[in-house]
Amino acid sequence: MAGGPHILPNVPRISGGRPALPYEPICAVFRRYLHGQKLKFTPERAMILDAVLRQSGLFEAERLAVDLRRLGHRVSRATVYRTLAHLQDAGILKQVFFDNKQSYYEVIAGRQAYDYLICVSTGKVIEFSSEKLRSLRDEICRQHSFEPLSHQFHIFGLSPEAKSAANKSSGEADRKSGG
Amino acid sequence: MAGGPHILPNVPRISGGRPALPYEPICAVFRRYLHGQKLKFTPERAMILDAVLRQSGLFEAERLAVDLRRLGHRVSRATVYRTLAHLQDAGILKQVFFDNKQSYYEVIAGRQAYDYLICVSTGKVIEFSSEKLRSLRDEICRQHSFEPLSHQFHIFGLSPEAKSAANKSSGEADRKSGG
DNA sequence: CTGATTGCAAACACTTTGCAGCAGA
DNA sequence: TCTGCTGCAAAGTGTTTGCAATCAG
Repeated sequence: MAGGPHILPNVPRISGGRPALPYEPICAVFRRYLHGQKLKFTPERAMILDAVLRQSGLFEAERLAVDLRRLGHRVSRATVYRTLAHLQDAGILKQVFFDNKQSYYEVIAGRQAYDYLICVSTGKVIEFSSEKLRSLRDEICRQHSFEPLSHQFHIFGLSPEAKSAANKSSGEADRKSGG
Repeated sequence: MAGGPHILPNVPRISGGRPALPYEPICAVFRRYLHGQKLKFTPERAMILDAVLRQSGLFEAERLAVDLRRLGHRVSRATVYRTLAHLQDAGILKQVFFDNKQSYYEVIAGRQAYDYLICVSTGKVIEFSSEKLRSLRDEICRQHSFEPLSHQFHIFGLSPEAKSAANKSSGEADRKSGG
């Protein structure tokens, strides 16, 4: 994907993988996906999925590695990354990009993906979900004969707390954080 | 988000830097910014800004380095990155994230930033601009008492060309992958 | 049994940084 | 002159990959 036209990797379907059953356990979804791809359900994959499902909100690959180790599981980083990719293909995870340091992940199986307000001052991330946004997305796509598979909407700015903090210390370190 | 708040870098103001004059040349904007920050306007910075302004649409740092070399200018990669950061601070550029490989940049000085439709099949990027989207963004921010500075909206999916290509070769590809 | 999977470590690619000499203002 | 700037090369970091041993189905 580097170099020429960069083809994007595993982008999940807009509402997660087809939900065969209304409340099918996510683990079953994953096993079904693996089976369909002639891939194997290994203990490592089970552990990683488990750790993934324990996360609340966005998380990074490194966080998973740490959590797994804390649970006494030894899984290599390579396997974490490889499994993360499968989980995306299976429609269970969505990869989120909002800085050039690393990727973030979000569980989307069986629900709408979130969008985010990101405070550039504190780094705080606020989730939100907007039906209007999804309609607008579809409208825009229709205008371009484009078939949407997923989207990312990130709003960067100042959270309420950051604003009041900024007021108190009255413009001194404003640019500092930017570099 | 986990692991220490990651403070986001130079995020431009929502409509670019304050436009002192209606059609002030971008170079002048940059010089004014540099002067204000007690920074210097060097030949390297001038060349980089020039190369930046020649770009159409999104571009990567590497592309700039190549273009500069092709124009017979010798500018180190380090200086390119350092200048790119200043151009963001000056409200001339916006950094765009849509993969975990590298950053992309877009000129926003004096105009609305674009949003993008990204074809996951061909890698093609289609720009669009939506006033409705900006209104919705502001509405969402109001609901959260959040002050927006900039946003990124990326829609991943299939471009019209990719869809027709998929249709043509659909039969064989489907059978190939084993259903 | 056989092909997929794992861990490891090396490889990778983009980006950042320390430093010594250079040069705007 | 006095800072800030540049190029270079090395360092940094998240992620990917080659390979031999191992394991799921």
